[in-house]
Amino acid sequence: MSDQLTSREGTRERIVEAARELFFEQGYNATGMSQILNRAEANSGSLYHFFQTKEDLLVAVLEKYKLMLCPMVIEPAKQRASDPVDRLFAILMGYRMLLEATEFRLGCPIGNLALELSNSHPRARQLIEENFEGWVGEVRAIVDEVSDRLPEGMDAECVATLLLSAMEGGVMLARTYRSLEPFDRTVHAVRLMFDQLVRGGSEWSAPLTATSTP
Amino acid sequence: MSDQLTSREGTRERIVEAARELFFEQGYNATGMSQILNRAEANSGSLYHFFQTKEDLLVAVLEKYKLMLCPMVIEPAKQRASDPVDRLFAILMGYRMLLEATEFRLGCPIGNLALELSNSHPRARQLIEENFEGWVGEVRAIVDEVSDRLPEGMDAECVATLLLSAMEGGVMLARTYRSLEPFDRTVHAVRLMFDQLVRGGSEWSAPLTATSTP
DNA sequence: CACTAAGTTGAGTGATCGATCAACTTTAGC
DNA sequence: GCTAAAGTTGATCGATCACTCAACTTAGTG
Repeated sequence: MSDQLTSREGTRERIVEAARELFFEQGYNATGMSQILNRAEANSGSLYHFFQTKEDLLVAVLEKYKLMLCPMVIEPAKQRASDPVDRLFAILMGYRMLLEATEFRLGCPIGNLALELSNSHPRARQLIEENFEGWVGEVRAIVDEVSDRLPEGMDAECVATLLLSAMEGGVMLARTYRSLEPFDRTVHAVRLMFDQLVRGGSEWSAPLTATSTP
Repeated sequence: MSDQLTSREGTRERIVEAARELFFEQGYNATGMSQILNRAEANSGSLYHFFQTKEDLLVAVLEKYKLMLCPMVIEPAKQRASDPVDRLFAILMGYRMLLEATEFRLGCPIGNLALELSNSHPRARQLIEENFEGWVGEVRAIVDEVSDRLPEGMDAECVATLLLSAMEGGVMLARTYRSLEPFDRTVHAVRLMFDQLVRGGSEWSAPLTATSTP
């Protein structure tokens, strides 16, 4: 049988993917190696042939996330909207859709690992930072398209950072409350402030401010 | 020796406090019972006399956090500022001070546990929700004092939720980057938007917007 | 003081943790 | 087709996990 994807690096990828899913669902410390092996349908010897320690596997997972940012987060959102500001909120809506589809179990995998591991795993912390940096970079590039409309004292980096913070906080609250309400309130508040901020932008408008432009 | 605080419920409190500190520093799953016993200077039998399981101990920690909100977070911030809007940002500055004092190791203990345990520990999730609810309630009460200045479509609940989300996200980024910059950028963006929003408030102003009012 | 309940001691439980290893099979290059 | 490297197998390792328990000490009550 020509299972060239199953063997020959196929095992390694199955292990990384299984670990990624389980770290996402349960966290790093709560996930055992045996659990990963079960889901990957591999044996411990295979795993430790590719990864010397559990932390090395975590590093591989975080490297994979860096590659997943654009195809899984940024590009789909860009497909769903054309206006720059709409694209920013389309990115946030991506996380909302995932929360809804998983009954508030899955939000942002990087955020989970950030709080769990930043103190104890320096290599992971560095890679988490790089993941955040990638996210902010992509978002800032979109904000840059309308940066001429930003008020004094506010630059694209600042706006992108706020969007990331608000997203991570909103996801945290949604998962805790098992409800989209706190997430929606957060996004709504940001959007309304955006309205005031980038006044005179395109004709997008926040849901509850019907007629704010003259 | 009259160690009436050491024995007679003193042991229980020492155990809860040790667990609280360690869960804060390392997370729930990464903290072992033996570690808690060492820091509390207690034996396992004493611990399991008061708490049947590790999760029961976690519940006690979360109950304690509910009692700590006002004396440790809200009241000190109110002491440091008198204007309602200033008080809101004084609360955020409290987290900033903790981040700075601990070299970005400690941020919000509830946020840590929220992401780690919301999926797997229903009782903890409920108590974490109650902790967030307490925070939002206190902050909303402050926002209510200036709610007449909020624009259409924005209520105090919405503003309080945004402040919580932004704080949690900002703390997450500061701990990951080991820097106050992302936290400060987040708070700065919120404050600038606040400026636009609650225009005509008191004379507080965001650092980088020197002359925006006519 | 006697009695009981509350609290404490710390060795010990089985289970599971991350990790190891020698034996074995498959693949790639010549 | 032979050889060496790469990959796989699964039993097994010691350490640590959350947790138990019988014996013991202390505190509260009549």
